[in-house]
Amino acid sequence: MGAMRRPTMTDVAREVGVTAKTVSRVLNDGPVAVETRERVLAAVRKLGYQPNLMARNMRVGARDAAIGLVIPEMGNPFFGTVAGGVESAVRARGLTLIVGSSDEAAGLEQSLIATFLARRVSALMVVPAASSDHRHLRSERVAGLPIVFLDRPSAGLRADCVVSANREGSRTGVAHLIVHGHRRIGFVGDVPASLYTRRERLQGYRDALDGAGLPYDRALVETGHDVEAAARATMRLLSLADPPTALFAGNNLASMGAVVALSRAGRKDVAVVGFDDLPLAEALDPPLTVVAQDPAAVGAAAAEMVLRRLDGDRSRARRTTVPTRLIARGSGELPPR
Amino acid sequence: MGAMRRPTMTDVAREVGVTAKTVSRVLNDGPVAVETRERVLAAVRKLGYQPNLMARNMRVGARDAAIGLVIPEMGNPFFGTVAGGVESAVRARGLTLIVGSSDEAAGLEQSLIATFLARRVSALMVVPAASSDHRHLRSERVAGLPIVFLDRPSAGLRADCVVSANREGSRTGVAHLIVHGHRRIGFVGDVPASLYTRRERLQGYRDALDGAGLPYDRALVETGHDVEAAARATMRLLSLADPPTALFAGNNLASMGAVVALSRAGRKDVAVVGFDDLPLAEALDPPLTVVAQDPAAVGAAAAEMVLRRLDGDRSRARRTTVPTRLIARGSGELPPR
DNA sequence: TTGTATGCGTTATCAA
DNA sequence: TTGATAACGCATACAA
Repeated sequence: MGAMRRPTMTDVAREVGVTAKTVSRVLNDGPVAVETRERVLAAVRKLGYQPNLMARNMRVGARDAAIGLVIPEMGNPFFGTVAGGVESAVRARGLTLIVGSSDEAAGLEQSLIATFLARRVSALMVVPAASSDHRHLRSERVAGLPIVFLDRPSAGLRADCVVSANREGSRTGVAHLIVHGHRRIGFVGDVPASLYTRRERLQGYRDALDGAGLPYDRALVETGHDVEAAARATMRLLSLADPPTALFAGNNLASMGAVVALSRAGRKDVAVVGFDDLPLAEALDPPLTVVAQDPAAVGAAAAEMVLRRLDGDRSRARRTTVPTRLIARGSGELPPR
Repeated sequence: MGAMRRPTMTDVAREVGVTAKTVSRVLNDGPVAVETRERVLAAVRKLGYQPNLMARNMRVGARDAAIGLVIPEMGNPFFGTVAGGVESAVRARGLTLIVGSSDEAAGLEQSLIATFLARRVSALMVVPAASSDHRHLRSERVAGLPIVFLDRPSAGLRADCVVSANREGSRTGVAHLIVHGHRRIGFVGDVPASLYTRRERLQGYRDALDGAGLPYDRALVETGHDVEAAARATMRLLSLADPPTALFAGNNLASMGAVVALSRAGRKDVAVVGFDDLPLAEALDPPLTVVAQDPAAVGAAAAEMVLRRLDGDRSRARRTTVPTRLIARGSGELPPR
């Protein structure tokens, strides 16, 4: 039972009384007599023959018709949506998507990449883990393998990359709070501080302060790497002697932490702007004002970059920036109390 | 520039002055003289040789060391987390994960499955689209290909499947509302009504009513396929002549819709229990009581099923049910007004 | 311990 | 239009 051999091209050929190559021609629209073609197709149906893509890939290009994608976390809707954007763009070209999640660990990321390379994927797309380094990919790059980094640029490798307008978006969000009268604005960011997105967004925060002639107060910058930690960070800010009247949250987890902390403390008087939109933002009290990213667009842009490279574009590495959008819903428009 | 040929086993062999087979033995821990092994490994490093998994897979098992997974939507954190659970379980066995999203469309699902089969994946894991049919997979099943369905069982094919305790969880959630005094409880479900999860959860709702001797009122059952539609469905329920004092939401989108609608209407007096947990549930006002699923466990259980099948388990198809858990946070404990 | 011959399923080349 | 032969990169079987 089970494990009966699948029909191969040769089986089909024998059934019809031709050569495997003829069957191959039929399946690849080569020059074949009409009558032969029909007999072959009939045999294909009869035997339930399905071409073996593995063998085909190996023979034809020595490249797998697949794209390898590494993301830090599949359950995070931001990265999930990014992956979705990649997948639909890539599938339109007959490529399939192989994914792995690095858990934000450089080691896991490396081993995933190694597996993908061993499979001879046609291209590599990576959301780099916080502390990863990509020098080891240099030889692949010079060998012509398309490599695109998403959300965060690569360390140690000049390669294409698609990121959100982190600094600009952050600046806009903080400026929005300033326009509404706030002078002391707390920043709740993720860790490590070395993370690209964190750095850029903090820089945008400082840009906005500078633009308004406000001082940068190191005491107003706090950190948390998950929702609970961000909630604690928020509480620390609120219990300062001279507490902020508004908060800027540096990513979706930080936003959640801030919102949770304020809700627990029963504080509805603290203005909040979060970076990255949340599904229930509208249902919060007050509704959450955010700087929305467009993760699907990030994925799609990166996929298009890859496709261009696969089409032979050998121009130098490019950085694409996907714009963000301020969505005012209420929490960001609260006045300082 | 670029596109220089990758070194193969033969290249390494030539470099050392041995046969490809010897290199193969070194890489697969076969019997090789210590000194030979070292010279081979040196050449591997020198040439930057990386074994070609494609070729290896083809030779060794005629099976790709990959699992094909089809989910309806990558951006949905429920399915993303399911995929994450699958991936980590599967990676531990040296298998990689190939994913595609069907957009809940049977046609796309079929073509994804066809691609995976053509790649000769080692197993197939599918969250079936609402209206899909899997009779066409029968020959694969008898041929011994492990196939496991997740979240929803398959139509037309007896195969392994891992689902949440939909009916039981739903019953528990509704019973919770009843215990808190509610007699008229609205149901906000997803469409189509034929969807397995919707059917089961509605059945659990009816079980709870029956258990309490409450009548089933068709007018209290509404439907919405996304957040906005669910919000409208909620409003329809609230504007009934004899409106419900509590709502049970049949999935995460329905929960969001209900929460958003109540928030817009400024109603904090309607009790709500949602099926599936939400990230910000705690920060809502009142905090949202939910019947939490465990998507990572669903993914992991399905992956383990697949691994058992790959290990030769030929027992008959099994259905695994992953328990749910009621998390009382406030919205489900409101009394009827 | 190592090599030779052969095959996996497909396509390229060249000839018929 | 079709076929014979070789090749892709690797592993198995057997021999040396």
